[in-house]
Amino acid sequence: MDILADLNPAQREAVEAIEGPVLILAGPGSGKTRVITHRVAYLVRVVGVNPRRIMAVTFTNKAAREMEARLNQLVSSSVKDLTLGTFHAICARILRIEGRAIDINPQYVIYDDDDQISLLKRCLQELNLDPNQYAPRSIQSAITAAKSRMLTPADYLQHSRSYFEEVVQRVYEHYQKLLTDSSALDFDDLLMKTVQLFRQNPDILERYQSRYLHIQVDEFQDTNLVQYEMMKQLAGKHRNICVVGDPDQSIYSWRSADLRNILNFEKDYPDAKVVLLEQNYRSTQKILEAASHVISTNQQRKKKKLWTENEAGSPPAVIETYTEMEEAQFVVSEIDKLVSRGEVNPGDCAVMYRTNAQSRALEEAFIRYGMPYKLVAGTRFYERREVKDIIAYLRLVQNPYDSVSLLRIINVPARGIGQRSLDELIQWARSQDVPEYRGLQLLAGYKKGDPDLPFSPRTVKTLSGFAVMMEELIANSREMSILGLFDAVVKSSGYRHYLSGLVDGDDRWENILELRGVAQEYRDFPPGEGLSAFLEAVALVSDVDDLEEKVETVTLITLHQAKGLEFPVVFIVGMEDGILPHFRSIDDPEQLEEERRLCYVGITRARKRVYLVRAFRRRFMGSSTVNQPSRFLKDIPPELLSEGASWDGEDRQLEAPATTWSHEGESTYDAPELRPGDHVSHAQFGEGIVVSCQPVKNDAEVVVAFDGAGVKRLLLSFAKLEKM
DNA sequence: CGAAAGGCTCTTTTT
DNA sequence: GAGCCTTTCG
Repeated sequence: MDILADLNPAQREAVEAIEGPVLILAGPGSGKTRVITHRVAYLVRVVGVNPRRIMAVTFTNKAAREMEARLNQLVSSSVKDLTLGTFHAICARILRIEGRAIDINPQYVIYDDDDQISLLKRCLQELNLDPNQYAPRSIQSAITAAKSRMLTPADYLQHSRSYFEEVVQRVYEHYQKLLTDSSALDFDDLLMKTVQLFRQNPDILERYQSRYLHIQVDEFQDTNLVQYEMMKQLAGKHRNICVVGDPDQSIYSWRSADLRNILNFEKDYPDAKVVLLEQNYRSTQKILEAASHVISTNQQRKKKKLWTENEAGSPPAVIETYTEMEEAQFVVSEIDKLVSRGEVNPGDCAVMYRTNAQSRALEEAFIRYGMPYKLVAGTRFYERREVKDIIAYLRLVQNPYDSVSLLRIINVPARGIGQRSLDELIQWARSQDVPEYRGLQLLAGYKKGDPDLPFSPRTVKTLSGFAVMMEELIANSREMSILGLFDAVVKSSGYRHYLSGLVDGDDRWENILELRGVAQEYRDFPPGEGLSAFLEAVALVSDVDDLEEKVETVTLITLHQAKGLEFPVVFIVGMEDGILPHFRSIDDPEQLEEERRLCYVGITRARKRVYLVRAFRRRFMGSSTVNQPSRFLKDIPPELLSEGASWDGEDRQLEAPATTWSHEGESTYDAPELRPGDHVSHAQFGEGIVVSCQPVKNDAEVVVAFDGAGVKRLLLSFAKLEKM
């Protein structure tokens, strides 16, 4: 196979430019993914570079996996030796190996967003600060911003100017101490500490610099300053650094992504070769044109001329509905129409939205009409309570000093350790100047009736009971596979029994089994290693990671998550001022431009058809609001859009009346054949039992408790339920 | 101590 | 409307 075949001249240039710094500016749909994979393949197969000496940084784990899969096809030799992954994953691995040099415990755990917040709350408490006055969230984002600029608490002291910043400084300092005490790193630490490691240990840096002959960074527009710094360090020796990005698709500035990286690149590497990929292979002309009008309204941007040889195609449609329910209905019925016309498959369609909350109305409509869908990250799996609990147990086994995990599960399931016992434990541990977990171990050493018991015999007993359990798990973990350990944790903790007492216990148990399935992938690792690999993987997953490339159902996804994907048909819902652009961004011109880029990203995901949908009125935080059409709609000249902008809910509707579910009685419909207690089966949700069956207008609304999928409300005529 | 109920606040996007 | 925190009662 010729690696350079099927590439246009610009793409070929980008692949062949392997010497020195390269900046590839790639518009949407310009074959960027092809270029970066072919580039690596070219290095290995044509130039003969050892894969061990190549680093390729991707934005998500999923992108890394896809790249690996494609490389396996392009390159016969193993690409296993490549360093391939997100910045965070790569840093996590480096720190696991080299961290000791800067006093990082190799058994360190990674704190996610949630863990950060709970730790920050504890900081506020210990510093006697009112969390109502200093929202943990805003402190967190201040700390994240500081870490992205590589400011330590001491550095931050120089920078703090307002009173709020002084508070942040104090919290930051304490927060960092608690992290260290817990042998924990947060997401930002992974990056910042790696840069520190390299700065303070030139010998280690030298090793890595020498090793990586070629470095490639994707989605460069979404990197922050620490990432840039690290990249610069690593490329310091060979200078074969290739970055790929598109400033118009920069949508992560809130996560400290900094467009200056692209500008700085040309400054730091004046000899950089710049390659522009401007031919779009994805979208129709009309879609591309509409997208270009939206993005060209931005003031702060480098002009770029995208073009395509694709057909003109049908014009993007702007649709107005009355409420968010109708908006969702329109989407479902339009997809149904396109599918029944044989134009598309459901899997070709994606519905995109600005905020996760918007998925709800959509989901309801899809469920009601029995149309299967795939929601990217519902209540994100790894954020579910039961999943986090089990992970906390496992983290504690790996690193008993992880205080966030300890405090999370010491009384889950309830084992008689209330707030008072906890306070006593913490106080006492502090008085003995030992970490909480060490305190527990010491308590377990006391005998019954010992006159020196630090607190009541009952409290000592429950606390040391917990300590004994953990000690056993830790001891076992040295011989057990991760899977054995997983089961031991579930068993010893009594978690299953605990769940069985909860109303939604079965669902939660299912989640635990799913998590066990993830652990299974690490079953063959040696004891310890399996645990640590598993924990690292679950800490760094993202929601899009488990989105299969080929799906057969409609995809529901946020605009941010949609970056890098493409679909024949795209619906962008919530095209309203306040939603897109989001009201939090409207006042700030820079943030407004980012919202516009987000809209641009959404439109350019589409190959054939785009629908821009808005609702006149929508429920928002409980109350109902009236929204103006998104200002971005005005950026598109009307002649580029299709006519018939208003959807009245009549002509294109499915047979079911729009209002079916809000009424009871007034039935002209024969009593349905389903009764509570009947066993039924559904194409998507599997088997279940009918809870109730309510006649509505010309149909019936059935509530079914499914074995796996939980309780759903369905319209009889659409759900295609089969009685068993 | 723990379950349950009531009251509060805040809602963006995520490695 | 939900999640989180506090209060209350058994």
